[in-house]
Amino acid sequence: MTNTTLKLLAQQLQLSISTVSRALKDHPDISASTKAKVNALAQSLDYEPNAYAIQLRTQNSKILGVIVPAISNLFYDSFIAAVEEESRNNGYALMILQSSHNPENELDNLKIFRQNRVSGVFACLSSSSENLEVYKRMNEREIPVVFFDIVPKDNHFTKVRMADERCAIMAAEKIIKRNAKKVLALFGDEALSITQKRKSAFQKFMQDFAPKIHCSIAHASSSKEAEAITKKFAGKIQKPDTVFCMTDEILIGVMKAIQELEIKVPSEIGVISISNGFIPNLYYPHISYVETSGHELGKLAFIQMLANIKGGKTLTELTVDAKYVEGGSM
Amino acid sequence: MTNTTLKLLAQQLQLSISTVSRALKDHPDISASTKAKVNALAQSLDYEPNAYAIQLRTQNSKILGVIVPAISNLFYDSFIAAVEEESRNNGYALMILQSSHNPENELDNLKIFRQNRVSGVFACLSSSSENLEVYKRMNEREIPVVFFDIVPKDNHFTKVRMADERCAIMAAEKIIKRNAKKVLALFGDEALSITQKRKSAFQKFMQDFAPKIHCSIAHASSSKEAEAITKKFAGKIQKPDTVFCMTDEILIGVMKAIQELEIKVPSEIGVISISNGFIPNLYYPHISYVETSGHELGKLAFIQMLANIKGGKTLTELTVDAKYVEGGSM
DNA sequence: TTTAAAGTCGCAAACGTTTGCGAGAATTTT
DNA sequence: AAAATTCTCGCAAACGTTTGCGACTTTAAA
Repeated sequence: MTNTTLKLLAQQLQLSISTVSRALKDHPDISASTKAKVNALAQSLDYEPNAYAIQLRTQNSKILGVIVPAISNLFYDSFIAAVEEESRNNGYALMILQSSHNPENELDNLKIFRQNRVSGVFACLSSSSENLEVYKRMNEREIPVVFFDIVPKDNHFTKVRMADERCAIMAAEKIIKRNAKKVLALFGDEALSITQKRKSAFQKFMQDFAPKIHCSIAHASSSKEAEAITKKFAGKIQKPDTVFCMTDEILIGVMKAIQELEIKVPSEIGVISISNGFIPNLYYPHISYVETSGHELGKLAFIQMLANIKGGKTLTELTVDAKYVEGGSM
Repeated sequence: MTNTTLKLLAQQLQLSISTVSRALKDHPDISASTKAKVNALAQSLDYEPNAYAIQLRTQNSKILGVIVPAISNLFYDSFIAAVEEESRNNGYALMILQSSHNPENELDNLKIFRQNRVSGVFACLSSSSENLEVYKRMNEREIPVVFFDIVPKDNHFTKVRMADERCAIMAAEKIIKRNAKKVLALFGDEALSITQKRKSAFQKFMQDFAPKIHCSIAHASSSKEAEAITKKFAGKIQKPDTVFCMTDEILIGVMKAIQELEIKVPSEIGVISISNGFIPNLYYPHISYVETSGHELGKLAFIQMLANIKGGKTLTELTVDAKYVEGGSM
């Protein structure tokens, strides 16, 4: 069965295509009676406007692209979910592609987006040292780009991200309040700007407000690494009494080590992390965490996107605030 | 800056649009020298074919739609990730929408898909009692539909799903081997066919091969419910010595209760679940589980989709097999 | 040298919409 | 009753491709 088109409707009704088109969108030029007829027939033949023809004609695709490192991720999936929700409510559809942390894939994805003339793209950088040339060209073509989470340092882009410094500082505060003597602070991939921000804010705060606390900094880019590092530190003479985890991934590794070594939380060791809350609440006692909501970030990103699409350029860097959620691990 | 089109290229090269078009796709009619020139200019003006024009002309969108109840879900996100990967490798782009378990949203989503003339849709039913009329009409329009995970009973559709019965039976086998006396089996939403399949297979197997084991069946549609039920049963005189969890969600609730009540696993209680493995490995000891891989299912679904698109109708129900993964909880 | 066959390329229609403009019919105003 | 409005509606071009067909030019065969 072939799709019903305006032409088909026009033929059956002995009207012109333009009249049918206008009738369907309630144009004042058309009389109420013809509108009724047109709508009735359209209904019964279940006419669906061809999005491609519309987009070709109007040069407006009503499709937004999203690039994430991985869909299968506790943070990004909630981000995506939020963006999807907002998009649908605003008449946009989403095209989601994953870069798999591979810049080459990222380029492929952008190409697909360009070919599909998306109205805008949400992008999360897949790698640390990124060539931003492509994104600049997107902007030249007037395709707004909203970076989220892992954003470029460059100031020529619209960016939304968590208040990374605040997150790290809030965690540091709690650690100090806990009267920690020796803390192990685990951060993610050193090359990522998000890591740098969190780390430097954390270090500076600890330095400034509790210089006497001994702080071991380490980096882990996977759960396994985090687990290994934790075990190593737990084997030392001076075991850490508090551990800070920058991401869920790290927390998972840390907890594996802690559980295996049967270290008691929080009596023998305190644990605090930055997370959206899902993973921390899986453990017992619940892990205390500074909340970063992918959902909130998604909503914010969408607002920015809309502003960019409608109001021309608005280059700003917005952050969504964090809050501390008490578990039982500190 | 306006997008570069074939027309633009043609003008600059003093060629016809058709020649440019053919040159770019390496058509034998065009001489090597002109091809070279065309490609060079296309390159420098970074020409990107307009997907909408192509789709309008060729009536082939190269876009696949995916409907999931929720993106933010440990099973579905890995399914999506797999489908996305396969799709990109085969020149398809993905449009992902979530129904939020709401049939109304599902209809909206399908409408978007139809308007975008997707080449096919992967669908996971959002609700138990579903009106399949829409899907039938999609098939009439020759838009292949591949159902996954939560599939209709109707035999007029292509379906892929986990080997639900096998999963449940494998779990039952392990429970019997463990020499359980009293087991608590927790299943999900009773109306879902996936629940029914797993439950009836589980019950029948237990009945047939270990009728003496006392089996309490309960349903929970959230972690909270599962937690409450577990606590209730743990408070009885005859505590269960083994608990079976049909989903991750249930497992999480069960483990909350177990941890809170400080019940020892596996000495006081054995735990087994059906999962993709992520959640079970978070606990210590790791929870033993029957593996259902969203990733595998995604790949299978894509194969089926391709077969449907290319080879016309192939209505079958395929299942991906399961395997048991030993944790330390049994 | 003529004829046939390749080798190159352009014309034009089509895909399904939207929209400025103009035209005829019905209505209202002088 | 003529003139000015207002209602309805159709014409036709445009969006950027693809593709069958025909035409011209060059090369190979007779």
